[in-house]
Amino acid sequence: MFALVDVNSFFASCETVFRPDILGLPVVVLSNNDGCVIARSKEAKEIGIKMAVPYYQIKHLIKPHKIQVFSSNYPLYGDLSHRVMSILEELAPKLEIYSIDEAFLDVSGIDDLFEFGKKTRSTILKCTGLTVGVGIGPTKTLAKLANYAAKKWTKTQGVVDLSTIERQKKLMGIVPVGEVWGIGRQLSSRLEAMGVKTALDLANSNPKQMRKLFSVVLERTIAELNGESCLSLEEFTPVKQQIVCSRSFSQRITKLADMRQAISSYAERAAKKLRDEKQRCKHISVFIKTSPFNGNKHYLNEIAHGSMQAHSSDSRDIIHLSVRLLDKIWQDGQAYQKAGVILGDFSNENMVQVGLFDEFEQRKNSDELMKVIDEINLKKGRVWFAGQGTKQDWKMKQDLLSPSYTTKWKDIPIVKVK
DNA sequence: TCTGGGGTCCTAGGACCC
DNA sequence: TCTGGGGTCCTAGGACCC
Repeated sequence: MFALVDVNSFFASCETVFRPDILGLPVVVLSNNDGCVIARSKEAKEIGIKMAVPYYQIKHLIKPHKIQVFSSNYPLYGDLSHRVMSILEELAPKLEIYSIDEAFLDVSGIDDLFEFGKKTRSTILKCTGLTVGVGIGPTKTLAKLANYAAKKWTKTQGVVDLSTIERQKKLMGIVPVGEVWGIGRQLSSRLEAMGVKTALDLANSNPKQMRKLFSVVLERTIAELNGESCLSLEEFTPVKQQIVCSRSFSQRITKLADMRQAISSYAERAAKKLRDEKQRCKHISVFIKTSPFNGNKHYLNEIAHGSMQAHSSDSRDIIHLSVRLLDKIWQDGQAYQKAGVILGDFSNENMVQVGLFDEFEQRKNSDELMKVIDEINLKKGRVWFAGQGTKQDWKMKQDLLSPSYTTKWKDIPIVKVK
């Protein structure tokens, strides 16, 4: 048996935890660069603010509805996420952290699953101030479906247990097919055209035929809806296969010098992530693009590949190659809106396979240097590479950032005693 | 004026092998 | 006139997830 636990309106809830004064008011959290709405409190949803709408399109609603707007604050969300996961681990030792606000738990052998769900909710609420929904079922897909129901209907008290087939069927009969885990926009419109409108319709369809028409993924989803578990709990997170670091700019970039700074910064951040993963990479791509919303065909999206001579996680190698790739695809006269660096083709830092005829100069003391840099940046201050520049005018917008209440000493909330 | 970021998996098709 | 069968690996692109 699986339980899927996820936090209601996670980012928006994190913002209200330390702000009792805004309780009951609509809250929205914006994407990086303060671009789009990516999280909404219950009150914000009720006003009709849709997921992913551009911020400027709802700006006129802010004042009349007293909407509280926040830039995204990932240090805060990451820390609260960690707290939630630690509590879940105490309640059910076997768990898979599926996303920043969700985890699958192995709840096999627990007698009263509904009671377990209620206990999970109350414990997390008490320890973190966050409210979760709990969905329980014999497969991950059914647990997801149960979780959807737990959040949608308040009379469930936030816990739905689908251990019996009767309850599975009853719920599937009223849930639109597009709400099933793994059924996105494209699939649901094609399925609906075929007359498959609810989750139950999908569960009752012919798996072999659906595999032919669509893919093995859909065949698995059908099996999962019928109680046959195809996706197991993955307790140990596998190593990443790629690392992406990309950002939109606060203002368009038109000068190569600025873009070089940006690419150097993204390359450095990607290299740091790579070292955190204890991997080295051989593949690097760089992309730059103009805004896709310009209407006319100005949209440009070039990508370049590089294959380094040897696997590396040295920031100097990765910055150097990234900037060289950038120079190859740079075009004057464009107003660039976004750029990024992608790393791939990893190998573990402790076992690098060298080709028989490879000839390269291994940088001396590379690992030691990177370690020192990372340590300085963690504890004592900040060092960076000259190529990243000192005055980053293009840096993303974050005008409405809340304090990092739980991760910065200077931001710790002060309690006033009257 | 202003529109996010970071991932995974699968498939088809081409190039290649014996 | 008639031209096999069985594989692997790689890449681009599409779909999905949060």
